[in-house]
Amino acid sequence: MKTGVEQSVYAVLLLNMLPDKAVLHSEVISGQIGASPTYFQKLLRKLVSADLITSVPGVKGGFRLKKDPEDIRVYDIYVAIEGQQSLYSPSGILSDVLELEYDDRCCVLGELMEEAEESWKAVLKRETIASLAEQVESDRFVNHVTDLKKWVEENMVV
Amino acid sequence: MKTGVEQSVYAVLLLNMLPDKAVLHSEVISGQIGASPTYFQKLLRKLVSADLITSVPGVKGGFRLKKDPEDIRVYDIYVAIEGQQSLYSPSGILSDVLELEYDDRCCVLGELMEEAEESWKAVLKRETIASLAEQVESDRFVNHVTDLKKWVEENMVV
DNA sequence: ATAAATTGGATAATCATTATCCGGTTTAAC
DNA sequence: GTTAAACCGGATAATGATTATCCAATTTAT
Ligand code: SF4
Ligand code: SF4
Repeated sequence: MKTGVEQSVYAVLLLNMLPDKAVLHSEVISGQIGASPTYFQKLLRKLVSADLITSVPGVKGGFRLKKDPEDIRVYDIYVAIEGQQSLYSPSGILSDVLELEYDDRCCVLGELMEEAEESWKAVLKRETIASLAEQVESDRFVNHVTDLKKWVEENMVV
Repeated sequence: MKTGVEQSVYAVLLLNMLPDKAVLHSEVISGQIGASPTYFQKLLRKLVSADLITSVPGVKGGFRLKKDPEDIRVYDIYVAIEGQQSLYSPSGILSDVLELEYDDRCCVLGELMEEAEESWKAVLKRETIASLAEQVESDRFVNHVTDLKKWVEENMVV
């Protein structure tokens, strides 16, 4: 799992704490998350392209959630950042000497890997930003979250 | 998914076709699989360290299965090659400003990722070399497999 | 007009994986 | 015994993907 996805999820969780119409600008977020500001912009850009968040250019600009938190699955963020290329790229092995036709490239292993990957994705599809946020609030982290919300209010714009 | 694991699985599948006491030497296998010979040796070495296969040094040496194919899970091969480090490395984000204690690093996302990974591993644990081999034989690939077995008999040693 | 923010492209740094090389050890065969 | 053919293991280079930086262009509140 690449750190870019992780940071993106946290970013979206932060944006989810924003009141309506407010935005956070990228350097504030990356500062809090501890990511490289310039690279983090690229991540945000991908989230924008995937229609998960909105960007407001210009002074007092920044980023805001575009969809409802119930409609943003962790999987959506994963795809936005990494693309939908599968973890496993079937290489059609053993075809050298044996001269297989193209649809003979089963390969049994490929099917297994695909199934494993689907199973992995299923977990990421199940959880949404809303459900994650709920967990964070309900858990033993109430203090933490109120601190976070205070921080958000201090740093948001508009 | 790294190609090293894939190649290793195919290697083990090939070794599984060997009659008792026979071995294949590494260059023959890597040749058939289409892997770089020198790197492939490293892969085989890891499989040896994990006690999945045995190596016979010296002239007429080579590699042979050590365990029964029923006792080699695809997951075992994965761990042998890549180690048991998880795909996701929890980075304890957002702790900067908020000064969390160490066990406050939940993090909700980490739990989710761990669950996803477990689900992924479960599929790999379910399948063994024996069950894979069975699939290959039963499928529409009978011709292919008989060719493979012929090739194995021609290239094995002892 | 100006300052502050995002956008997008080009490019460099970093890191894990893959690949190569070489001297050392073991074993079969002559 | 000597030799040839294989594995062993450590050092090291090449590759490729991810991460990071820089800069000119565009947008917008003041
Ligand atoms: S998985 Fe299918 S195509 Fe690949 S080697 Fe086995 S039988 Fe052949
Ligand atoms: S996941 Fe837990 S530790 Fe991480 S930011 Fe959320 S509440 Fe804090």
